[in-house]
Amino acid sequence: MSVRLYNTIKRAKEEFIPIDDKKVGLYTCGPTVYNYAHIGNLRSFVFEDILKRTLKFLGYKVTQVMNLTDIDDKTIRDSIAANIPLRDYTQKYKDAFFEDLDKLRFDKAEVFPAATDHIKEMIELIKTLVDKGYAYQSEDGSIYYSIAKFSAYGKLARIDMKNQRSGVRIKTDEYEKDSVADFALWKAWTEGDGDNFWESPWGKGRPGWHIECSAMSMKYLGKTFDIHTGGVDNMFPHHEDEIAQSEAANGVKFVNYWMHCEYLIVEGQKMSKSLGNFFTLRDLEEKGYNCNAIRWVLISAHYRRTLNFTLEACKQAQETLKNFTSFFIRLKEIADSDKKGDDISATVNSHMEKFSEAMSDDLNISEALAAVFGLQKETNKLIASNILGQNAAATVLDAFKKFDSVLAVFEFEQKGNDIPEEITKLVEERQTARKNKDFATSDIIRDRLKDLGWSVEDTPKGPRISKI
RNA sequence: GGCGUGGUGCCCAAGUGGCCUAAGGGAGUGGUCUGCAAAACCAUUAUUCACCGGUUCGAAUCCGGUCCACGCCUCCA
Repeated sequence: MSVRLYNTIKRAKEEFIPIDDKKVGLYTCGPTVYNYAHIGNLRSFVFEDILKRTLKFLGYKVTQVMNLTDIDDKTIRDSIAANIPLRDYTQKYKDAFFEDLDKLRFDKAEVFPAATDHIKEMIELIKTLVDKGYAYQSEDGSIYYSIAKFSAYGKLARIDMKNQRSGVRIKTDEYEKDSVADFALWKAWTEGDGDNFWESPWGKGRPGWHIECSAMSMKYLGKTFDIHTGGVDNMFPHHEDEIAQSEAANGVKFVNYWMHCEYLIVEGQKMSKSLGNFFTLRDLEEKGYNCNAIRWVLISAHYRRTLNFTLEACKQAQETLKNFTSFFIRLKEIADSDKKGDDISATVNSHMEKFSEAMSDDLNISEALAAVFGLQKETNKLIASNILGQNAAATVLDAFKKFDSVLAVFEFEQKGNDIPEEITKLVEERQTARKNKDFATSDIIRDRLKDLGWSVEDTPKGPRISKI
């Protein structure tokens, strides 16, 4: 089956053909670790996770590199303001970031290179650019990339520099550049940087932001690699600058497929702190939303469409996932029984095929989810008419585990499998009450259990207890 | 000013020339099951795809215009 991906630089979907057969090199612009990631950051990371998982699902072996920007204006500014050494300051947010990745069930990148561990590589790359005449030193010692020297500049974002507004935003410190649009490769040390600097052939200073992605992607994935992803806002200037740096230095194509994730808005409005709709994962957890539901919301819209993130959607997602969990419990009960039934592998296969085809078509998640829901519905019908047997149930469960290797939102095992004694006791009491047809008491106990966070469903085989 | 995206039911969201009298989910309503619930099952909720005009045998899908929302144009995911 051929995989089709939307390649931003072509503005079209095209067949995905990796450089090396079934191996894929994937570079992802990671976070700047100066604060907690917000839900918008997380959306694009989740998109990249879905991309990676989909490729693996389709049989590719993926090497993903996600950089951590732990040196830039913001990290320096905030660490100095907090009076904490940069390294300690960024470590805190690196840790927080990895916590988020775990909570959202990421298939983590193979390499998470930190910028500060690759200063040497960046200096080498800058040297090459200076030697080749693409970069120059300004009066203050900083090194700038001269975009006028790279004729293809603007090919990704389709920006013609001649048409751009100019003059309005020139700040005094930019007068040292040959052209306003030139960007810094190496920033000469200033007092405001404190003791955050490295020695270089151009004196002490620190790297610019764009050079880190060029240097690190090259180191781990080679001069040309398959896929580069990021948020749409990174397209210009960041990705455009990466192309300029990498292609000028190496003389070969930088990236074959560019993929960009759209923005996220919250409750129909742009996310901002002043509107009070600025959420981190922590904020949402405090409000009582679980991470699977949040992940569900983030993956449930196509990555190239603006996603309207709402708390209502989180609630709905929780509802959906709860139904799936109870579906899995029922399936498991049948799978563990010795019930005979019809063979349904044809149904399972056709839904699996639909899912696979949908995801292969530029990650058409909506169609893929329709296939998932379709199999659930078909299976439920068989359960309702009592013809789903043990083997079939096991087959269906396997199929959902396969779906989940891409989606990573389902719970197959009951969390906290061990039900507290207190709960078991209450359930027993309730059973006794029910036997005695004392339904008033039975209902009171059920409410009580609900308050304690457990739900009881009465089935022919007895009560089914599950965590809410 | 330049470049670009989108407006589909109560909400979310696929579909981009005929299989669309528009997939799927959530929510609602009626029914089956249940002591009652929950879950599940059955039925039901857009002759219509922002608006106006055009192309076509045929348009949610193509073209033109209008309105609305949004993004990028130097470090913001």
